[in-house]
Amino acid sequence: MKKKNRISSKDVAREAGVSQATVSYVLNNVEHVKIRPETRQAVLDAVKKLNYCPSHIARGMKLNRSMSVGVITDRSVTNYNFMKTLEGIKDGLSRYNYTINLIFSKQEENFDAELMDYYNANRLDGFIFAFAMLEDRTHDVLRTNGVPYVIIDSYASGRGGHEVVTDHLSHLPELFALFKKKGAEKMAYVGPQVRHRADPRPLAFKEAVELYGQQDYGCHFCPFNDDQIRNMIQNLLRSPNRPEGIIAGTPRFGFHTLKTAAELGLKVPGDLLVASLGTSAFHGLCNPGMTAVELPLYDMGVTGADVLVGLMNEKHMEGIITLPSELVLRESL
Amino acid sequence: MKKKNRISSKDVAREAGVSQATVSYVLNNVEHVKIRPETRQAVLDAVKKLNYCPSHIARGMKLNRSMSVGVITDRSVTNYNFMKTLEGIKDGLSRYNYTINLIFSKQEENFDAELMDYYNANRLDGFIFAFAMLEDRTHDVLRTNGVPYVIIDSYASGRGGHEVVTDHLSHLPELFALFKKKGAEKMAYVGPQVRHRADPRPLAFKEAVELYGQQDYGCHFCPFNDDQIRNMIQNLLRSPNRPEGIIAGTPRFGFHTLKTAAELGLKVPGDLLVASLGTSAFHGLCNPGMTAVELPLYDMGVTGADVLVGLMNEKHMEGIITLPSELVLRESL
DNA sequence: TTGAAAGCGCTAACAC
DNA sequence: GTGTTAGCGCTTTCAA
Repeated sequence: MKKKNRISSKDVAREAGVSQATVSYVLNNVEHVKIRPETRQAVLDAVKKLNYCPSHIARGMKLNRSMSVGVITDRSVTNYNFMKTLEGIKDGLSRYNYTINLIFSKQEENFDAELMDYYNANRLDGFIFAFAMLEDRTHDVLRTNGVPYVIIDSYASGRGGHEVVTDHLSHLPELFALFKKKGAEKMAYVGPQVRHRADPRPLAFKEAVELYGQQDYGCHFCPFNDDQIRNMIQNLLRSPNRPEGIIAGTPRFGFHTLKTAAELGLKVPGDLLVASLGTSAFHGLCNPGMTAVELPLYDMGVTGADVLVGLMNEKHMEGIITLPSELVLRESL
Repeated sequence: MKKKNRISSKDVAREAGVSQATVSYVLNNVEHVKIRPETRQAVLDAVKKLNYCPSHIARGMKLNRSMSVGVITDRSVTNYNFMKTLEGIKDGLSRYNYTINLIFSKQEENFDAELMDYYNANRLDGFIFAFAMLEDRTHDVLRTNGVPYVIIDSYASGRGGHEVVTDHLSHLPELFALFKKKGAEKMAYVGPQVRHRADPRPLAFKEAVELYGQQDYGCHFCPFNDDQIRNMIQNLLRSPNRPEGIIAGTPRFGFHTLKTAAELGLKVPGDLLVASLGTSAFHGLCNPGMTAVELPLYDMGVTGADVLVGLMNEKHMEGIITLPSELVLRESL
């Protein structure tokens, strides 16, 4: 199983009886260089005959661009948000012949340094951060080094830079109206603890609930850990003053609500109504199906790719792009 | 935002007052070249001072290896099996300083040709196929061209080549014993239609069920489509002779079983016992929790990477490596 | 122990 | 219209 010698443009040139430059001109359709049709054809024939396949590597080296970008998240790769977005990014990039040079790195100690090393070592052309919580200093490093990058997340970080986000929180009033219509008076929010920056979900919940004139509500937070989530929700549902409607800040909180309710003998949607913020592959599969405000993850990926490509080509790009979410009704509400 | 000129080994050489060759010797720890300690130190200092970061690209070009491999699946990227495995592949490869040059391509028309083009264009060093159904001719193309590759899947294809698989079907007898112990006499299998090759699941089910002396069982297949799955399972559970225990060929079939049972007023695990083959992020989150034979997906990825690296270094590698699955008990059985 | 120089495969400025 | 040539950043043979 020895290494084959791969065909180079020199081979094609020899075969076609032209120079290497001509091969390059033909294959790249260079604007201001006119090639005689028969020469062009000779090159094309040679390419086909030899089954020539230009080396991206060499090309990238010459042009000082690799046509590949890094994608980064601080979650598990198996996180649904990330995977779905990645799919969009991939499709978006491939339209411009860009490639993903995947990284899924947790935020390590010297993350910024590693980021730049990776960027340099692989001659990346840019970065997409999908559901990664960026520190201020990371922004600084990227900007200082003139690295094109785009952030994809649920909501804007407000730190400048280019971001693709969604308007899912604007569906809260609509969601509340639905809860009310279905008879839930006492509402509660359960969701993850705020992490690095102001999480707009609790505030949005408060505003929405007050808009509907309810005073008797609660916002409950806990770390993103199954046991603690279960615990918190059990306490909530066992309390004498338990809510009739629950909005979960993430799908996982929603699933735990469903599961806990069943264990306590509460019927959903009979005794309790539930809706969740965010997208999951399981919303239609769980029992009962989960009503949710779903994020346009795939589109966010595609759009992120578009923006990054624009940036890499030194075009001016809009700072924050907001894509519409959608309230999807299922059995839980 | 103009392109910075990146530091090259030439810059380091100049800074350290040595030649470019010496920089290379030092950084690569070349065996049979002795460098004076002070020279070495000078180089190292210059590297640190300039924050030099060698170009993988240029190195790959010179060595005719890119230190990167392609990873391929025929599923959606958002497939849990694939992503979890990918995580393992990534970690495995990075131990050898290999990089993933991700592709997730559906089996298109001229898949083989594209595969080789991609291989050549990006100077890949090898391929890993994770949950991709390979045609015979793809095997042929890869072998003819001397491309190192490894297949990761649930069960061996039996087509030769190097494969990393798991023994999950060997847990069926154990699973049946459990069903019997919990009181399920009538068993049934529900799962996806066989696709490109012999799916060992139905046969393994039959053998296992017969081992336990039950004659009255059924194997039910349908396309991997939510509506059809629901339909099939509804019919099964409504039949007068309905099974008391169901083994689902994939997690999705398991979730639909749970959901359908609930809708028909059947209690799990009271009226019906359920277990599924395969891994999912929702097994612990669904209601009730799903007992399942879980695949060592991450480890399969790591092992696949190990095998491929061996192959790329022209070592002899074992043909088929089987990793142990694990029966994880939850509430559904 | 170190350096000079060639060359991996490509592109592009310039020459003809 | 097409060819010559230099050079992207690296490794490695050969010479010193």
